Amino acid sequence: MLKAFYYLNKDVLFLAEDLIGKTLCTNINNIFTCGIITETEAYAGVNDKASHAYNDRRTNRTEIMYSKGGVSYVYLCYGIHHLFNIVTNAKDIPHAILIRAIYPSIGIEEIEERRGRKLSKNLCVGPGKVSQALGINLLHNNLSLTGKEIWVQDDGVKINPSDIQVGPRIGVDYAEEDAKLPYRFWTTNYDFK
DNA sequence: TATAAGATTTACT
DNA sequence: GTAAATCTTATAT
Repeated sequence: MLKAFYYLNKDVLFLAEDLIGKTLCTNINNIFTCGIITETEAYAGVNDKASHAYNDRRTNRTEIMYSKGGVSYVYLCYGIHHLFNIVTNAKDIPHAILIRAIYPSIGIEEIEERRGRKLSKNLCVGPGKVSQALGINLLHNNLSLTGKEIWVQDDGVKINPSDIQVGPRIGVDYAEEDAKLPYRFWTTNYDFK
């Protein structure tokens, strides 16, 4: 389990990259599942047109992003998919990191059950799939990541820096010039274990 | 109160 | 490659 100050790091890009290779765990309804994070995107606050909090748009939904770092931000996209974010930075600075992909490590049978299909390379690639695989829904919005239902831990998985790729974010074409920012991090190194 | 659009996934052609 | 599924949120009447 990572310490709370980890999430208070002020460099959301550093955290997004550093989270690659960490393990995201959930214990929901007494079902324990984990996956190694393989893809993230950073959303860098009020000056980031792709962020929900762009231009200091403080609403009921985005209020969670203004919390002190270390809590979850879960919201519904396209009416179907739950997207799971990690809120970072200090109170009133709405930075967050979207978890876009994991590699299942613990509870694979439960993950297959939730996903309704068998393990494959793409089973948990895509933010909606990640949430479904780990059982995350709107009930898990605004939860502490140092609590007992959702957390991130460091299992000592080493990722070679040359295996981490950087590029533009996905699905944010509306963000104009900010859509091109290299705020997405992912690894193609699936040789965990 | 009503409307439009969205940090997507899936199945089908 | 295209389209359908599906509902909350933000913004405008």
